[in-house]
Amino acid sequence: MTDLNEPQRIAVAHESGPLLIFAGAGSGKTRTITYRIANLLATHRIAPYRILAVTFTNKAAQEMRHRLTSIVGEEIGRDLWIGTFHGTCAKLLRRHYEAAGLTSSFIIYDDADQKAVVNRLLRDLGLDDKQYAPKYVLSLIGAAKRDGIDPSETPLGDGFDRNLVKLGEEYQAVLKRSNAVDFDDLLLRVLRIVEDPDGPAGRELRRKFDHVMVDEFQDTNMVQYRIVRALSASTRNLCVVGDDDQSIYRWRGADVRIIRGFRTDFPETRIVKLEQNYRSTANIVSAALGVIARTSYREPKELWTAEPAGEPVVVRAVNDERAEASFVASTIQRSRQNGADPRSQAIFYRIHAQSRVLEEALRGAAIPYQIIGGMKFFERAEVKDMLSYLRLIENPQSDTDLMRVINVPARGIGGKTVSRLLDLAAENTNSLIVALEMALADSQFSGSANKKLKSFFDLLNDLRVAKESLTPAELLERILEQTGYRSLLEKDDTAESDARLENLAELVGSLREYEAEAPDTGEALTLAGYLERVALVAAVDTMEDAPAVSLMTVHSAKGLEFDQVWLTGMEEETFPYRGLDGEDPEELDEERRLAYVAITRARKQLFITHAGARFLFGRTKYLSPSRFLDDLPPEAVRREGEVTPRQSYLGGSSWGGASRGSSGRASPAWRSGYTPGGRNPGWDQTSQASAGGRVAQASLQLEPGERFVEREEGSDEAHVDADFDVSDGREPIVVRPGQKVRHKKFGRGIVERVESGTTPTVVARFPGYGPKRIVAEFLEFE
DNA sequence: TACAAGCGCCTTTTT
DNA sequence: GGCGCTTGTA
Repeated sequence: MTDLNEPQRIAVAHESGPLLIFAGAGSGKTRTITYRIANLLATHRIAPYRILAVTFTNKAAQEMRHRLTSIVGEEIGRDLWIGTFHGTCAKLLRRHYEAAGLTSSFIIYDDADQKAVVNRLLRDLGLDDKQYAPKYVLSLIGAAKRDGIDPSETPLGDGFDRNLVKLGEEYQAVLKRSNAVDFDDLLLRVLRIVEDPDGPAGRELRRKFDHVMVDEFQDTNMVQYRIVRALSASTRNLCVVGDDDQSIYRWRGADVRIIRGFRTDFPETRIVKLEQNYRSTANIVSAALGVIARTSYREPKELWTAEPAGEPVVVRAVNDERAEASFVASTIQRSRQNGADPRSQAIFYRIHAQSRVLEEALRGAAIPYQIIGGMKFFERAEVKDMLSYLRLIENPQSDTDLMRVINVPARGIGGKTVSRLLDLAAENTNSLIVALEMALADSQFSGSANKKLKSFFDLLNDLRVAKESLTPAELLERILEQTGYRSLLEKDDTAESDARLENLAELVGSLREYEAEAPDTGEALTLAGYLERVALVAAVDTMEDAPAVSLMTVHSAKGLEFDQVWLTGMEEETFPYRGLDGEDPEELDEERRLAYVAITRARKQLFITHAGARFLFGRTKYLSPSRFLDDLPPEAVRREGEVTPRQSYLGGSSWGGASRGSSGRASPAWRSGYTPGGRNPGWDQTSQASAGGRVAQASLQLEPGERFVEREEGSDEAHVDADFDVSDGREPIVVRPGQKVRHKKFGRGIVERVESGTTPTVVARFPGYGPKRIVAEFLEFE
């Protein structure tokens, strides 16, 4: 511990009472917490199972446990309580399910499950899903729960809309019947238990831990805070670590005022500030400080570094997202040739939708990469089907899961039958499985429907019996066989079914992995344990230690660090992202903090790119550089490239605006602080055009529905090279041999021949299918 | 009842 | 661009 600086040493040694650590980016926070726990164990002889450390992701938890294990040994490391808020609460709830009105086999509903519940309620209650959009309903329910309010007890929506109140109540009722909890319930249930002065479970929990520690405390919400406060009420040994500058989850209910107000709740708290950054070069630190300095309120603190200036931060202007991607790919390529480790390279973007073009460029340059988050493995249909079977076997009352698989694979139970079953369940407020059992008992359905339902019911029972004697992975294999799911895919010998089979194999693999790993954390090997783990994985948890560049959103990057970082899409509207009500100054502050987080991830080199135009969500938008770029200190930065004028003629911010060619679109209000006239000539044009909202030049004006042919890479002359112009008068498409295309069924292919005629047709070759003649409009051109 | 195609919708960040 | 739902047809 001799390598610690003074504030770090104080934080480690502080052994009782509340402690608030403001830990700046790169200030050795993880090391400090780890040593602190090791110190509690070794010097103060605290029992490991009486220490709770809450981390932000499972990955962080894993790393912390790993580090501690290497210091204090495996046996002690295993007994420590280290996990995320949700993971920890799930674990506590597994022990005290009765106090929460659940059975031991309760399951966790994710967003998709929640949505399914609301949709079913809208159907049952005969409500309009436009007026009561599931997303909106769920956001109200979630907001209430994060305020500690259970919608089944306290009416939702300020007592105005009866239907909303009803939806809130019924939603909770369905979850209860399903023996399920959603993410917010997980926390709320534990809060109720731990704040209950009389219940035995609450009394037990309040005595359970000698020390409670919370990392990333700036991103906790009120319920989470109340939980840890209650858990540490008797000892007041609550140590919280965070950085208000890195608070980026306000939209999820996190409240930065909690960390700022901590000393009010705990007046005797000791405050430690870790302000020396050990991670980044001086140039990167000063770039970060430049951006964060303009936030409206910050806890006073001074991040500094003793590191040398290092390379300047490169700010690169490019024409569009393709040029951006090829810049990123080529600079990565170059550093790879200079021996850079791809593990320590990362590309960040504000939203997932930006990743596709980057991926393509990397693939084209043969650079190995991994994507963190985005379309997740566990969201694929076949994987969800199997998880539904597993969950249904664990917890037959889960209606959402029963609905999902009752006719998967197709077993002749159609919409009419299901609808009738739903009605039967609703009449007696039963879960579907109970309704089904009752209906079978007194033959409510006609001969054939009855038979099919019976065989489905029997199938589930068989599988439940099988569960007792099989490991989770074996059980999944059994499901794949017995439901006929696998043989169906095998029969359908297409590229798509092959991919699905592969995914299922991977799912079996993931179960096996669980079986192998569960003992490490002292976990009992159960199906419920696996399902819980699946429900609570975060995007970054899937990050592998492979020799590959990582691509992720800035949110996912929190807590990570890389030698080289490419921060893409630094334009107005992209970053800061133009939200639905983009005028909220608090939201702009949060975007600023998000940019700060992004910049401070870089150790040695930071490349920032911004494009003059970006094709996103099916539209080209013309964009000016992000205001955050104006806040970078010039001496730390090297500006490169420019946006060529052609790209900036259209001007104007254009969520659909530019294609109308109108000048009437006002700049968003929060843009008014932006001053045109930057240092780079390329910017001037863009920002002036944008600020003035000039009328688009006539020759480039587009009618609605029209768009230009996508350029071939590095060429403006696709028109000239074209062998054939497939055009329906509204959307010109250019096709020529060698062009890559995609078909819904055949997948990716290459055009061999183009045929003219009344309907434009091409002959394309698809791997695995051979050549096919296809009407052009059924193809996607890449 | 099952499947395929078409249409209309939305489009941040995630435990 | 992509998805989920609805519609139309075998």
